[in-house]
Amino acid sequence: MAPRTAKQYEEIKRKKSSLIIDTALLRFSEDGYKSTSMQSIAKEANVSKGNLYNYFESKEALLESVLRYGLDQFSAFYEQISSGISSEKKFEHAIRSNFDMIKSNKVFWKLYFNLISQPSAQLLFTKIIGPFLEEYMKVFETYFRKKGDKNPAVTALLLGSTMDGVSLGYIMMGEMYPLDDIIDQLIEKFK
Amino acid sequence: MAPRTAKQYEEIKRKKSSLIIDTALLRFSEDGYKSTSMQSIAKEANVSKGNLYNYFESKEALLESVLRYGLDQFSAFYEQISSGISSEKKFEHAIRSNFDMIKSNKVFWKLYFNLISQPSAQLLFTKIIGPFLEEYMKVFETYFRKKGDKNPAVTALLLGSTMDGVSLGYIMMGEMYPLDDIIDQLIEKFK
Amino acid sequence: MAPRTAKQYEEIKRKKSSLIIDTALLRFSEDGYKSTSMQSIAKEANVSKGNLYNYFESKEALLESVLRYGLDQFSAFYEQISSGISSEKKFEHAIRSNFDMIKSNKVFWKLYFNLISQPSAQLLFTKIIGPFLEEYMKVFETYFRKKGDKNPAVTALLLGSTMDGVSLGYIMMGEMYPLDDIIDQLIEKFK
Amino acid sequence: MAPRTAKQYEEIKRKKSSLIIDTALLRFSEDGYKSTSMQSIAKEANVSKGNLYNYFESKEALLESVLRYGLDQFSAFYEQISSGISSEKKFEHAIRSNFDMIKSNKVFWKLYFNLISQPSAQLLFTKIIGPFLEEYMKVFETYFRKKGDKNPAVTALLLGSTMDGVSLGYIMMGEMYPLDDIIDQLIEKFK
DNA sequence: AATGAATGAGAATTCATTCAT
DNA sequence: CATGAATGAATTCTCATTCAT
Repeated sequence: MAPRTAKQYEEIKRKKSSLIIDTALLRFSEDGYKSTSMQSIAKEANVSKGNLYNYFESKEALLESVLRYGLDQFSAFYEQISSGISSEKKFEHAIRSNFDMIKSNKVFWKLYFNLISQPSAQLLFTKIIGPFLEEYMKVFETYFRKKGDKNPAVTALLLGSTMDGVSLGYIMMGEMYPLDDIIDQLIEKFK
Repeated sequence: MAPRTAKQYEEIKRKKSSLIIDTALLRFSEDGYKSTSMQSIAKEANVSKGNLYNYFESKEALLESVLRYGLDQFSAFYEQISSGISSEKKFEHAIRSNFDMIKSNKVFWKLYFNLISQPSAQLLFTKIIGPFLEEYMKVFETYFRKKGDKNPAVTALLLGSTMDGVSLGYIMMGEMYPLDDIIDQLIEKFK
Repeated sequence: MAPRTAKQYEEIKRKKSSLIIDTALLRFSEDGYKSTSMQSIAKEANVSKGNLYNYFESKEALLESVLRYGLDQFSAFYEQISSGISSEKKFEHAIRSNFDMIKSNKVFWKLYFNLISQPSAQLLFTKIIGPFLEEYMKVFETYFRKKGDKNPAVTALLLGSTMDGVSLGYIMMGEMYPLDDIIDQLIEKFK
Repeated sequence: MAPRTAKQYEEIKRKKSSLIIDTALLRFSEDGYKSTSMQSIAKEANVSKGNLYNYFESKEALLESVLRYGLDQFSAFYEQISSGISSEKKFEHAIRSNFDMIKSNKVFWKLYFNLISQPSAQLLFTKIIGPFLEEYMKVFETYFRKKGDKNPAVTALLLGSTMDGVSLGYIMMGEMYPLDDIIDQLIEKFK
């Protein structure tokens, strides 16, 4: 019989790869990277342990893929504001969009906070997500400078930290955290 | 030689216990809870592996002790403000004291952020530290209410989250993080 | 297009089979039989893993083919002397030819020494190469007997062992081994 | 209860360590290094897999210990002749001693030939045994030079190779190999 | 004949914990 | 209370081989 076409194989790879990444994201996020075994991911994704390694050559490589995948979201969001924030309205929108993004992908951001202080993953982390955050902060710095802030870099960093803290609270406490009210006040304080 | 008195034994035990806790805190904090082996703690604390288990019946119990020990600090700090914050000056002082505490015990707070999203440790975590934080926030809520804030609970939560975010940034970035400037602005925004 | 004739197919199969054997010989020789994966052979021979198994039904069968293929060389060489060695000149020529053969196919002889003490492959080994060696030694035995040697079987065996040892040295040490000088002395001692 | 004394522990370590090395030597020798699993060594030595790693931190480290242990023998033998070979009688004795050593520890020398062409172990090999062999050859070189040999280095190398080949034959063929007769002839040819 | 995804049985190694002394 | 050897389950990863197409 004829072998599958290259396209068919690609399709298989793409789909299963996605499935594995989704599953891994979920498990890493819920159980923590270190505590998640490749076995458990395989099982949950209905893939044999061996086959997992046909897709990702190590646990670390799988994590990297998971992070890159999550980053794409972030990236899409960043596009919207990378051209600069030119008004209070735009600022407000940027902040709200940011949290929308977090709301719509809590799993990924839980992983983010899970990893942020894990030395084992820190390298990966700074390699993939770090650079993005920096650029992101620059946009806000510019906004604050235009507004006449005397120390826009610090303000941007404070804003960033605040958003980190709020996100962390929301991720950890779940629906008990009054995210929308918090966002309103946050905007009020920084706009 | 005269046999040691019961008190002396007590003393020895207390000291060794302390030493183990200190060592564990350091290792958990630097390497992560999951990645730290009992072996490595024993070695660094100059205690035999078997003896470790005379002091703490399991790795988890050791972690619990480490957290309780760290909490004592927090507790001491909380005493200062538990009676209420009655002026802007007091508020500023409270905030600064809080960060002083963090500065003076970065190791513990690194562990705090390391654990906060580790499900394996989350139960422990909420059991020991959670209740404290809640009371802590209440004090700020009262302060904001007195100041006429329309939504003091939310403001207190935002403040708490901001402090979390700032602490996280400081812990992660180390001396690159302009903590003092950040604190100044934070106080300005919330006082 | 006209369908290929049976002969053409035959030809293709033969060529690919040859290619696989060459590749396997190289890999087995360089990396060791146990340490060489079927995967790596497939990749280097530009053959799919599955297809490999259309040509050779197992790794062991592939090794067997590799050995048989190498033996053909040996066999051709043996032809030259199988009719007997009738003079010192012929003896010298036989020895030199033997080492020429080894020089011209170091890869195979490296594999030979790699396998000679691997139990996993020993059966195969003795099955395929053993019988040849025996006959080979007989020719020398006859030569030594004719020369009046009192213990020609032992001398032949000593010669064989010496040639093994020299080959081993040459294979292992590469160009640092003064093979030609060694051969001269060897001939001197045995002729 | 009082803990075991340091001496007791040392004794345990020494004995078990020896047992493991002996077992590993046997298994490596019979089955080949690559094909021997740590599991199988543990089982045969009546040691748990985990405990194996209390004694040797990796399979490679275990191999290294096995080799060093075997080298001690070689070393003891080398002592005898390191001061130089001053007569044909001494030469003969040196050769015979060498083969006595091999006879009395066939298992080790089987491993030697097993490893000699395994790339995975080659580094280890050259690190531990290589330097010894070189010195060993020097002694013979000196002997041949004194005897007026025009190319003593080559002769020594040929002798070494011959001894390698003879040893290999003996190790591989076992009692079918007429070792004693071979040695007699070997001495005759080189003395 | 050809493809490469899938399987599953190990392999080496780690580690919390227990045990004998 | 102290010691460190011993255990065994779990973990990551490899690889010959099979399968569906």
